[in-house]
Amino acid sequence: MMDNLPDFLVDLDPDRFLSTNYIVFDTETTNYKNGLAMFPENSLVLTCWSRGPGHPRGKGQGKCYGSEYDLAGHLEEFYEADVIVAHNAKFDLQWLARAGIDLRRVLVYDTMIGEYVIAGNRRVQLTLNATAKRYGRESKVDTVSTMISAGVCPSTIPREWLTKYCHQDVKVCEHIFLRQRRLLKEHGLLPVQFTRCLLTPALADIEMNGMVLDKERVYETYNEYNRQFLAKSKELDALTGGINWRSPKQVAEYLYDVLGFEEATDYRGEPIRTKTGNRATDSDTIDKLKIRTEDQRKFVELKQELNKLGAALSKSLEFFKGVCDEQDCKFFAQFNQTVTRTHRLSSSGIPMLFSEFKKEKSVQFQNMDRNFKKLFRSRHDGWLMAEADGAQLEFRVGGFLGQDAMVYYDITHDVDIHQFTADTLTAAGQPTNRQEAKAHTFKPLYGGNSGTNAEKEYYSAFREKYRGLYETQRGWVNQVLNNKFLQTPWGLRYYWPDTRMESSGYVTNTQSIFNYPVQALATAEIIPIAVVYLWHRSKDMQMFIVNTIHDSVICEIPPDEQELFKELSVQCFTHDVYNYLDKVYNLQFNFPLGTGCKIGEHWSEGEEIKTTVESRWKLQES
DNA sequence: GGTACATGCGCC
DNA sequence: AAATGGCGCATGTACC
Repeated sequence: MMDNLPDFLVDLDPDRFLSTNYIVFDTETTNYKNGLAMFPENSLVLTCWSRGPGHPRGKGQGKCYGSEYDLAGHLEEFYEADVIVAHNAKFDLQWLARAGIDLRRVLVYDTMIGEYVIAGNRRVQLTLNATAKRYGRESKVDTVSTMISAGVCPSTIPREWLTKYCHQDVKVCEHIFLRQRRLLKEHGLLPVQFTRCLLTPALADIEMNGMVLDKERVYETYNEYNRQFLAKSKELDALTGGINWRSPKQVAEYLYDVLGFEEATDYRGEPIRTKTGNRATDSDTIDKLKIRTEDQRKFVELKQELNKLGAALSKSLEFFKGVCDEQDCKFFAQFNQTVTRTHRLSSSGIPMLFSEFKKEKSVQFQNMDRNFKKLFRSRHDGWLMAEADGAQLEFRVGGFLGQDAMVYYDITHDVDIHQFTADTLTAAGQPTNRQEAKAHTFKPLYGGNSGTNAEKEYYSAFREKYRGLYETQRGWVNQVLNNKFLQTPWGLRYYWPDTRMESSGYVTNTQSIFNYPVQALATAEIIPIAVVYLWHRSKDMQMFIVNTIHDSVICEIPPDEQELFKELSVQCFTHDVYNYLDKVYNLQFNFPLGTGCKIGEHWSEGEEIKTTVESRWKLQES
C-alpha cells in the first residue's frame, strides 16, 4: 500500500514549504455559479503563474490564455515544482484537475489557509486583498475586479486587461507566500499548515464527485412526509383557527395567552426565554411545559409533529426531489477549510434553482438528517456505500491530552462508559437507562456542568473519575487566564483575549477552552490526516470518497473492494495517524485509536465492524 | 423589493 | 445572571 504514496507523505517534512522551487498561480474562469469547476457549463479562461528561483525552468512568469484543454500542455511545469501555491487553492486545483493534472502528485500551499492558521480562532478577513494589506501591499481598485464583481464574465473582458489583472494577483500572492511561510516557520505553525494543505487537493477531488440519491426512495419518502404534513396541518388549523405554526411570535401568543401554559422554568425557577427575552417556542422548551387540558395536549402533539415534518420537507426532501427530477439525482456541496473557530471543516450546499420553487435551495453535507442517509446510493449499479469513522475519537483524544490513566483503562478494557453514566444518575435519584444516559456522558468533556441535581452529581463524578483530563483542562483555563491564549501541543494557538475571573470564581470562556483542543486534535488534525491517507492509498482502486463529516468518511465502492476498504480504513485511521503525529508534530500518541466500518447498498446501512489498534507508545501507568 | 436579525432545528 | 463546543439553512419579522 506504501507504493501509492507520494514522497511528501513518505518523508514527512513541513519544511518542504520553504523550497525555492515553487509555482504561484491563479485562474480566471467563466462565472456560472461562481466559476466552480464541477459545472460543465464553466470553462477556464486564463491561467497565470510565477516560478520561484529554484524551479528547473528558472525564475519567471508563464500564462495560458485559453480553456482547460489548452492548459493541459503546461502541466509538466507544475509537476516540476516542489510546491504549488494559490490563494483559496481548492478552487484553482479543481481547474487543474479538469485540465488533467493528477492532484495526488502535487504538494499544495494555500495562502488563505496560511492566514487562517496564523489567526487561530481570531476572525480576520481572508480575501487576497485584505491579506495583501496585512503584508504591506495596498490593493488598488481596478476596472477588471469591478467588472467581475458586477457580474461581467471574464471571458468577455479584453484579454490584455484580464492578463494584467491575473498576473497582478499572482504577484501579490507570491509576496504573501514568501512572507507568510517565514512567519509560520517562526511561530512553529508550519506543521499545522502542512496538514491543512495536504487535505486541500483531497477535498478538491471529493467535492467534484458530489453525492447521488436513490430516486425511488426519495419519491416514496417525499410523498409519505408530504401526505402526513398536509393532514397534520389541517388538524392544527382546525384546532387553532389558522395560526402560522412556523411563526415564533404567533406560537408564543397561542401557547401562553390562548392555551394558558405557564412558562417553563430553569433550575433556578427563572422562565426560559429566547436570547432577546421573548417567550420561547422551541421544541425542547415545549417538551418542558406542564399539560393540563386536552387542547394543550393536542396542540403540543401537533406542533411537535409539524416541526419535524416541516423541517424534513423544506430542508431536505423538497431539495432531494428537485435533484432527482431535474439534476439526474446528483448534487454538490463545498467544504470550507477556513470558517470554524476550532479549525474543523464546515460545509455549504451549492444553491440550486428548481422549477417548483422561486428561491434557490441548498443542502450541506454535514447535517444530513440521519433518517435520510438511507436515501443515498452509489451512482454505479451494484456498487456499495462504505463509511469509516473514528471510534470514540474525542474521548480518546481527551484521554491523550490529559494523559489520563482512567480513560486509558476504560478504552483498553472495553468498559461501557454510558452504563457508568446511567448507574450514577440512577444512584443519584434519577432512574435512567443506558440509551437516555448517553446524552449526558460527554457533556462534562465539553465543560458542561449545569442540569438537575442528579446530572450535576454525574458531571462531578466524571471529573473525579477522569481526573487527569479534568486537571489538564483546568490547566488550559489558567493558561488562558494568564496569557489570553492557549498554545496547543501541535502548535496552533487559540486566543480568548476577554477571559477574566468573576467574583464567583467562574472564569469566562471556560467551556470553549475545555472544548477547542479536544475537538481540534480529533476532527481538525486526526481525521484530516486519515482522509489524506485514505485518498492517496486508494489511488489505484476504483472506490472514491464522496463526503466527510467530522469523524467519518463516506465512499462509493465496488463490491470486490470491500475487504480492501476495511483494511485500508484501519491503516489510515490508526497506523498512519500515529506515524504522522510523531513525524510532523513530534506527538507520540500513546492511546489506542480505532475505526468503525459500515458497508451497505445505501449510506449508513449494514453492520458496523469495529477495530482498535494499540499504539506502539503506551501510557505508563504511575 | 431587498436586507438584517431572530428563532428554530438538523448534524457531529 | 448564567454557565457543553462547533456549524448551515429555512422561515418570519422588522426595517429601510
